[in-house]
Amino acid sequence: MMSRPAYLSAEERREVTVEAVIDLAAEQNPADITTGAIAKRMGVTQGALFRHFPSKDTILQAVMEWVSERLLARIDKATAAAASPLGALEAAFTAHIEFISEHPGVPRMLFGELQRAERTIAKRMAQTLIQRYGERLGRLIAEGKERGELVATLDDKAAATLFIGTIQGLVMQSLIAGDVKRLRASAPGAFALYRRAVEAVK
Amino acid sequence: MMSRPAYLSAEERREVTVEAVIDLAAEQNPADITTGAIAKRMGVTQGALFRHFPSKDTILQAVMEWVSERLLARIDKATAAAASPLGALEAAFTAHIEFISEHPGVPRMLFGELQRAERTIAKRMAQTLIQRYGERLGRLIAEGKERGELVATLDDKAAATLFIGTIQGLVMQSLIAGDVKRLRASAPGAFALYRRAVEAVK
DNA sequence: AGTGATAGATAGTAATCAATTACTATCTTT
DNA sequence: AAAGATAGTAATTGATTACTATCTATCACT
Repeated sequence: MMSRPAYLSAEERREVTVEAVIDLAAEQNPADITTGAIAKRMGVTQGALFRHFPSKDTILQAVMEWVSERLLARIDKATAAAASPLGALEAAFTAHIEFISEHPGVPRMLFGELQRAERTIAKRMAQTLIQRYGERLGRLIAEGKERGELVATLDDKAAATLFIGTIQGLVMQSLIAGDVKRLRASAPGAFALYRRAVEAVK
Repeated sequence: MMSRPAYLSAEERREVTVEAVIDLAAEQNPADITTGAIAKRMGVTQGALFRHFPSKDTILQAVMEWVSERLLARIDKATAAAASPLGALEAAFTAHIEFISEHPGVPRMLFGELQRAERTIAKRMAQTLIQRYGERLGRLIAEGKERGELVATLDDKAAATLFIGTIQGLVMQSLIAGDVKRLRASAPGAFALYRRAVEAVK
């Protein structure tokens, strides 16, 4: 008798599914990741997916949840260990780049969701993630201004937008070059510029 | 007898097609703009499109060509009129934001193309556009350093990446808010931060 | 008026997609 | 060890896609 692989629990299967999607997003356009492709990557038939998720959209929803939890947890951990607001910003920057380097599919999924016209739950979760991220940055920036570490006249929102934009610029470059390693390499230089934009002159 | 609209020339039809695509991209995910939707927007049947274009991909190709020509022409015109490299950078920034404000579908198309896995001609054209853009920025930045207007130790590539990233950050915010007007309003503040990152201290 | 070329409409094809169904294999509980 | 619940398969559904073949209407030019 052929030995068959043991069944995974529902929770494990959901986890594996999310990872398969993020994996695939690193290689191909998130917009045309099919349920068939996800199942194939997991070594399972396409129909099996619908035993754990009622629809494809709830799969994407689980992906966004996964991303939100992990990314924000990393950012929080990184900033908590920092000595100063500016140090926290740098730690957050590094942690974010590190996270993306490990999961290159993440920014692609995020942007892909934001592009969608329909108001799917997954899209709203992506918006919420970025909003929460922005709040955290806003707090650090405000604190940095209070301590005199950042320019007093700094526009908080613009500074937060630039922070995310700086990362996005790097992501775009790596997307064009098709080279994820470039991300880690050019991150310090990029943050140095950002720092110069917001740091108070001594 | 019913009066029928006059036929357009092949060239005109191609132009109208491109504009229809960019129009649609402002409203929906570029990834699922169908040839049927394009034709409908033009007031033409779906099959008629394939009289002027051999495939959907050549349509996207024409779109990227249209974007490249117009955007770079605007940038060149804006920078040519500027008195100094830093002034030219600001003029380019404003011109770019203005262009996107008029055609909100453009950055979405661009990013959508860059996301694609296949090495389509349209994707390569998107890459070429950004590359050429980067070269122009690089020249301005180098000149700015020579004139002592920008920090002498500035990393040219990082500065060019941050320039594009700054714009992308704004685009992303407007994408999240679903509000294009926000772009023009927050552009000056964003460039002020960029300027601070690259400008030489007096 | 008549001719040839072009533009467009209509009605398809084959492929692909998400989702569903009917069924089977495995695990868990008692 | 039996029974019920859970996890899986294989085949199929209906919708949608890019693309094509065929036919008709209109144009420019004599």
